Parts: sequence; structure tokens; C-alpha cells
Amino acid sequence: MATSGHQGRKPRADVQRNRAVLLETAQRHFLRHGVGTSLEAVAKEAGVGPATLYRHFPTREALLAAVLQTRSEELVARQADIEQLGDPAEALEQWLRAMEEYFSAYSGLPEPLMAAARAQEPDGPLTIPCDILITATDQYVRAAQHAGHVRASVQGYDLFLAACSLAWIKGNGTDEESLGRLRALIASGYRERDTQA
Amino acid sequence: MATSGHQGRKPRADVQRNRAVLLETAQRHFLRHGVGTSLEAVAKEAGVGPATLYRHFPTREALLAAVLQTRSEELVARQADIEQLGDPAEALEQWLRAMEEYFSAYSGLPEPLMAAARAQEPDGPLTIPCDILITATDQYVRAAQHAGHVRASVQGYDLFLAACSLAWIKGNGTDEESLGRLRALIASGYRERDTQA
DNA sequence: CATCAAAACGGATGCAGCCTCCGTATGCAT
DNA sequence: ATGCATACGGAGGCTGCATCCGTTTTGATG
Repeated sequence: MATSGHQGRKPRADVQRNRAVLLETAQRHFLRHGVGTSLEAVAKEAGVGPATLYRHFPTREALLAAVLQTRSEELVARQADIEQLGDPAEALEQWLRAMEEYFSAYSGLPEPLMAAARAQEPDGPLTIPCDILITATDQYVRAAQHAGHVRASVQGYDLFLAACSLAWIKGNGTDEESLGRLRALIASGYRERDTQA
Repeated sequence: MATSGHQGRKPRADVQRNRAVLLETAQRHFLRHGVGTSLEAVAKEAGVGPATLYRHFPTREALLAAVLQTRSEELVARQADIEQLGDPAEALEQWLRAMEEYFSAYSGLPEPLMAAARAQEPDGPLTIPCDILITATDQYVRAAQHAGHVRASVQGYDLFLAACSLAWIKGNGTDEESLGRLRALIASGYRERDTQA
């Protein structure tokens, strides 16, 4: 699959190789140092000059989007699992957890996500992926609402924001205990009160 | 009052003047460009060299703490108002709003606050102020719990985190509508369910 | 296999911001 | 008025970002 389709031209060999090694190196650096890591360092460790990195990925956001692309497969896989259980409330909960973990992959990731989420026109490389996630969340929310498990006032976007926030908090070093309590607090905030088990 | 007390030495005149103008200039720059603003620019506009700024405030965090110090008076004033109303639930809610607005004063403020909040030893200039806020929040929470308005599992620290998150979200440009919904969601998350209002 | 043009590479470079060193100027006590 | 401690601030080293341009690599063609 990769970039998919057949372009008008055939891609050169080293281009693909450089792109691949850049992506892998960037992912490791993002993991270790957060998304704010030095792009020069990434280029150097990838064995290419800075210009090559910028040629492949014009902005830090573009590089980030490309790295996330590979990770998003996990999320899709999770979606398959989630949709197999019939309970919409449980599905929503698991989906939110999946998103939160996805957002927590690299420290500093929530910031650009938030920036992309509020962008109206798809000007940034992250805008489309974000919109997809928000839309997906909204569907889970609606399903749970239809089943009477989630309050009517809640929107998918709200819970996307909540997941982003949780990831942000986690990324800033908060202990798992407090994080768990906050997660529970949010859950009991969006759940319908008169749930008859 | 100022730095309070009587030191072993007497402070020089220009020192105090520089400190004052630096604080005022920094506040304006923080307001306009966020807490990540260029410190060199602050120094230049304050009419002093970079070294002077760093001598007065060794780190960005120190400068930030000093700037916040002046702002914290508003918060104290709010506390007086809040404690006058007898309803603990209402008091907690207003306190959380006050904190959120305080945290939203400058864009980028929540990050260092979070960093300071989890620090064990008071190594950072923001650690003490943060602990004060957390303790205060905990008192409001306990009062509301005692009155049966807030779930027993909730801790002050949790709501401090929540306020921080809301400020962070607001600072990242989210519209007031979504923000309001999320705020309501959190509120109905920490409130006790069987409130016989 | 030799040749060639397009495409990609990467070092060099300019810029901005951080932070520190050290010679100089300033303020305060005497 | 003098002297000394104290504070000042420009210069400079460092890191990271982003771009330009001479050189190299690649793959297509004869």
C-alpha cells in the first residue's frame, strides 16, 4: 500500500530508503525526547544532511504526521476489536482509552493535535487525521447515547478534547493514580445518571 | 512588604528599579506572546542587558513565578469573596473557575505549573505556589464533601489537574462553547449523584 | 556498457534565542 | 570627595532552525 496508487513518475530508490530511515529515526527520537526533539539530530543520526530531512518533510508537523501514520494502524486494529463487543458504552470507553494511549505515545504530541483539531481548513498535515478521530469518536458517542448510556449534551469533540487532556497530563509526568481518578471523574461526567445496569 | 523582612544588607536603588521594570515588561510580553516569549526581547525592551535579566531571575521559571506573584493577589481577593457565600458546592465551583482563569492568564502557563505541581522537593520557584493552590483546592473539596455535594473519591489534586487542563485547552484556542461543555462534564463528574437540592 | 539529464544529496551558511564571562560604570558609605 | 562593593551590559560561544547551491547519485537511453 504505502503511498498507494501509481504516480506519473517512478520514485527513485534512495528517496524511499532515506524516507524510511528518517521515519524510523524520527520515531525513536520522538519516543525518547518528545516531538520537540532536534530535527538536526534526527537527520544526523539518520545519516543524511538537514536539507534532505526538510525536503522529505517540510515542517516538523509533516514529519510527525508521517510518523503517526504508521502508528495509526494499531488504532485501526483496536477499532476492529472494539466494534466486536456489542455494548456501546463499553465500546466508547475503550475507544477513549485507545485514543488516550495513542496521544500519549510521544511527549508533546497533544499540543500539535489540539492545534490541528481546531483548524478549519485542512492546512496542516494533522488536520485530516484529527478530523477522522473526532468523527469516529462522535459515532461511538452517538451509539452510546442511542442506548441511553451517555448524556445527550455530550459531543464527540468534547471527549476528543478530554482524551487529549488526559494524554497531556500523562505526558507531563503525573502519576497513574491521579490520572486514573481523573479518568473516572470524566467518565462519570459523560455517563447518563440513571443507568439501570 | 515587597521581599519582606530585614536582610543583612540594604538593597541598592537601581536594583529595585530594574526588577520592577523587568517584571512589568515581562508581564506584557507573557500576555502578548505567551510564557515562551524571547527573554532577550524582554530585556531589550526593558532597557537592560540580558545579563541583568538573568541576574535578577536565573531561569524563565523564576521570572514567571515573580510575575505570577503580583497576579496572585487577585486570587486571594477572590477567595475572600468565595468564602463569604455559605454554600460549599458553589464555593468549590467558583474557586475552580478562579483557578482556571488564573491559569489562562498567559498562554503556555499550564505546562510549567504541571511540572512544578508534581515536583516533590521545592526545587522550582513555582513549587510552593502550586502546593498552596492544591492545598486550598483540597480544603474546598473537603468542605463540599462534608456537605455531601462531592463524591468521596475526589481529591483536591484531581480538580487542580482538571483546572490546569481546562486552562491548557483554552490556551490552545478551543472555542468557549466546547470548553463550557467540557467544564460542565467535569462538574457533573465530581458532584455527588444524589444531591437533594 | 557508456552517456547524460534530471533529481536528490549534504555541507555551508544566515539567523534567532539562550546563557555566561568580564571589563566597566554606578551607587552608597565614609 | 573618595573608595569599594555591587550591579550593569555588550560580546561571544552554543544550539537549533531553515535554506541555498555546488556536487553526487540514479536510472533511462542508445
